[in-house]
Amino acid sequence: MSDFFDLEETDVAPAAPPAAASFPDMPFLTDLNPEQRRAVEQTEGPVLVLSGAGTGKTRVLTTRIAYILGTRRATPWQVLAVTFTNKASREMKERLEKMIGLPARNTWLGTFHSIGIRILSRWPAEAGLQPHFIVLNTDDQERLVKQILSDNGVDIKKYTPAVVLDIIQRWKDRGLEPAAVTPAEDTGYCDGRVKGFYQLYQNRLRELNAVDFGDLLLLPLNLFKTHPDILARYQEQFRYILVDEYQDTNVAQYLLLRLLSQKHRNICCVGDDDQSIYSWRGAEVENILKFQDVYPDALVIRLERNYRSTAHILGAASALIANNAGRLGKTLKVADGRDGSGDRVKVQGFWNGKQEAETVIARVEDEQRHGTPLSQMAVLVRTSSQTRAFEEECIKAGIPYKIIGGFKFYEREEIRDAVAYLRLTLNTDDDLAFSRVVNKPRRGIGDSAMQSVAAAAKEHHVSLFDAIAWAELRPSVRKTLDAFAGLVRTWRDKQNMSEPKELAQQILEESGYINMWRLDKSPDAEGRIENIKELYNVLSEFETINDFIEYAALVTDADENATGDQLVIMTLHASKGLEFDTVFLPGWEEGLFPHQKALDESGEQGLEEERRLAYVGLTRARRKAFVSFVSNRLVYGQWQNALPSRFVEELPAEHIEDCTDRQTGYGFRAEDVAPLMTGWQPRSAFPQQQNHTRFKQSDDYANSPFAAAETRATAGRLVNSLTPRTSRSKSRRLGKRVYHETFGFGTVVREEGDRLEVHFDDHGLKKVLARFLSEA
DNA sequence: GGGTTGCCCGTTTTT
DNA sequence: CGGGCAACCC
Repeated sequence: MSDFFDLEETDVAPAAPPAAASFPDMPFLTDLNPEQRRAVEQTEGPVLVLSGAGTGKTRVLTTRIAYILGTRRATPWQVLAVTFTNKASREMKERLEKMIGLPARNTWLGTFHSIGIRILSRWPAEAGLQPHFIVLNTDDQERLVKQILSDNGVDIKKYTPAVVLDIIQRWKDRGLEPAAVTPAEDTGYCDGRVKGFYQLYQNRLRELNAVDFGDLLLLPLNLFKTHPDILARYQEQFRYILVDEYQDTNVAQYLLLRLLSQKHRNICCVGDDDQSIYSWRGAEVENILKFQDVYPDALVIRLERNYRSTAHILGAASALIANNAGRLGKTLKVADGRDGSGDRVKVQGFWNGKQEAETVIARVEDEQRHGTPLSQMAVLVRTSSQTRAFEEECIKAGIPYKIIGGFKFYEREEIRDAVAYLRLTLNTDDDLAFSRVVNKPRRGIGDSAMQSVAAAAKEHHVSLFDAIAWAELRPSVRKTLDAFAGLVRTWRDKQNMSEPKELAQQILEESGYINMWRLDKSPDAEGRIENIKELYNVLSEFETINDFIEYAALVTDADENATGDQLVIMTLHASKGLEFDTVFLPGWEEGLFPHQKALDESGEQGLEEERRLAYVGLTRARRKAFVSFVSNRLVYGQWQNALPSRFVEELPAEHIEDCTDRQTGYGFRAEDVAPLMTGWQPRSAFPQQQNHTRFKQSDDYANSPFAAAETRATAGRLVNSLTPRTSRSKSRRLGKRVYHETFGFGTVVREEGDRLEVHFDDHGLKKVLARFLSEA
């Protein structure tokens, strides 16, 4: 499952692999097109492969590794291949093993972060860590920052831990230690105190012997800076370096790669500037754009033959992305020998999100009837909150589905708790884990008890766990804590004797944790127990708990594979690198996609990144793509009306088919609008773009989704001006006839906020909440 | 110490 | 609409 996590001793080069079939007998080379082949065979020197969507970049990367190994240019141990997701590296490893017919065991193939762990685990002391440091998850990080802010008298309502943490992360992404942050860069938030908090945060991490995601890159960088000898051995070791998704590397990753590749200079980066969608996480498209500046002798290869999508899908996607400025410029072509242009991209507007979801799922069923497996279809959304509507429709229709992203398995409360128990068992000095579980289930350990334990810990310079012995405690609390500590010790002593799964079961039983949920009568308790059982299953695939903990710190749901025939529902971000026969792209509305926040915070650049996201979405589709938007969407429990995304308009007419049902589907229905329409003159709701001939002034226009949009937009404004925005408005409900589930019909006689006083016909005067009433 | 209530908040994307 | 949190009560 994660064999690149078994951190083997790396000092000794393993023996060379048994002779593979020697080139040119390697059959896989002949499957490549000339550009791909060039990218594989140019093993020496820096190579930049600009690889459009669906042009076979994974194939190039894996073949290149196989070629390097097969021609005995290097042993597996001397090849470093980095990817962004565990899934990508797993896939690459599998494909590689298929090609070379050998386990790719000794290659350094993994995510940047797993490579970081591997290096730090090898040199903990030199990197300023102790062995068996822990990797914090987002939750832990936020907790720490919050504590630091509170300790320093910051109003965390005004300056949120999440934002502070985000600023710190961005600095880390750029390879900046606290000392390297200039005051000028620390003006944006919290009166220039964030740099100080960053330092405190780092101190705290070291105290806890913990690292965060950013440290997995930052600490190796520092290690190499302070220990040139260590750097030198890695530089020597890595004869060939390959990088996937290069457009998404941040500065720290760039610096690492540059350092590591200095000796042999055989670095091959594969990426697509049009698919750069992680700038908010510190990714620098600049890295790809300036590759040739850093390596003037670089060979640049463009892969433009698309083997994935139909001509219409490619045409639509290409036209869309052409609206972005500052691209390196690639033109995707349908690869030779592929027939027909396929279906046009279907575009459809709906009245609301429910209709949209219903129709999408109906289309899913239809496709399924025509032989497309569910697993070959995907619903790709902009924000995870959009998944719910589709989930509900799937349940109604009885369609098996899998939601990726959103609530992550390892971020669920019960999983984090369970993992904390395991962490504590493994390492009783893990204060974070200790605090998390010491009173879960409730053992009567409250704030005051924890305070005295913390004080004792500080005084005696020991962990919270060890401080129990020193702390001054009330007898009952002392008894409880001693018993708890005793339990943890028994688990700790067993850790090497039992299987991870068995030990976990024992821990969660004996601690009373599972029982806590068994006794919990809330509706989701059962699901939580199921999740814990699922955790047992995952555990059974690991040899040691430690392996699992390291794995759990880095995985995300996006790494999971869909099992069986399930419809996949996920965010556009999570879909990068995947492909499906049929792709549904709902929610193409201004404000949602492009997302308002992206526009507000990053302006034109934000818009372009959103557009790249749209491009990524479209290019996931092999045969069919279905774009939709609605005029009314429920956001934060409130109905808001919306305009079609500008991206809809950027899809050229010749590649789309408008499926909007204007009788019932999109915009305001005629009978709703008619009374409001007096004197209304159509005006374009969209700035016309020069290079778009579509729908403009032609007869098509009246039937286009945009004509409907204009109607709706204008009518929407009118309606809004006439209808109170929320049900909060006074006077409107007084005297209204209402219906209540329990009390039947009645009349509103008084209102205070959401609480209404209603005189019910059969039950007299009652106070009820507005939401339990409907208009009679 | 623990449970409940009520308020206020925000709400993109994730290794 | 839901989560998080502070204030309040048992």
